[in-house]
Amino acid sequence: MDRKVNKKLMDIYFSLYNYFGPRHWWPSKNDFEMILGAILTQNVAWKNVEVAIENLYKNNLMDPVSICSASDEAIIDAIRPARFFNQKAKYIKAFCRHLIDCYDGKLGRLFDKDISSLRDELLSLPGIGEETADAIILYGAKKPIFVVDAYTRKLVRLLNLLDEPVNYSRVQLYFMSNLETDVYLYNEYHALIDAWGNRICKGKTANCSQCPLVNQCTVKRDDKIEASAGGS
DNA sequence: TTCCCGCCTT
DNA sequence: AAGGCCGGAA
Repeated sequence: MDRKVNKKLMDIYFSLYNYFGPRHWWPSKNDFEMILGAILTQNVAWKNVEVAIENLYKNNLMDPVSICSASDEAIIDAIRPARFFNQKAKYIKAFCRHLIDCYDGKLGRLFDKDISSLRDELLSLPGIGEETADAIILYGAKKPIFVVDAYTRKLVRLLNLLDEPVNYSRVQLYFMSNLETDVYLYNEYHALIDAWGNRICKGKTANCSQCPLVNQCTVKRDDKIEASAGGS
């Protein structure tokens, strides 16, 4: 019954889990906040998103009706720290408009849909691409789908798990067809990869001496790429 | 100056 | 495939 489980992927998971511990994702008070956070965090440091979310609460904009009736300027003013505020204000408004028009503003009704049609519907909305849609399905609707981000692809490359091209659907299929279908496992796995990607294996500093995956990694990067690469 | 839990349009 | 979006901490 566990035939499909790939030992290498579980070894990576436990290496990360033993190092970082449970990540308690998604960091939000409710599903609506989670969804806005997923849109706001696109290509932005999470710390900035926290400020934007706090601003939305302060201005009573953390519900679909208030967002739909608010001016673009009011939303932009609140989410400014999250970058790309002109587009993101439109995206957030469009999602709330859709939620109200189609589901009477009730997320539970949207989340009742099956994964496949829910995903298609989310992808049809502006500003929601594959990663954001899958994050909403996993961390909002609590349905089993694996979230792939830039860190996941970096991990796949450095550990040589797949040949090129390491595109979204291939990476997602690889994880989902080699892991048990489990919401908790998918939740922690993605969150752990995120912690690894933004705390350990960063752009210019690989920190291999601290990396919990150093033994599984095929590309031995130096701790200080800049300092050692072609130097002297 | 770099880098952040992307997406959309050419 | 590449550029635009575009604030803030390190």
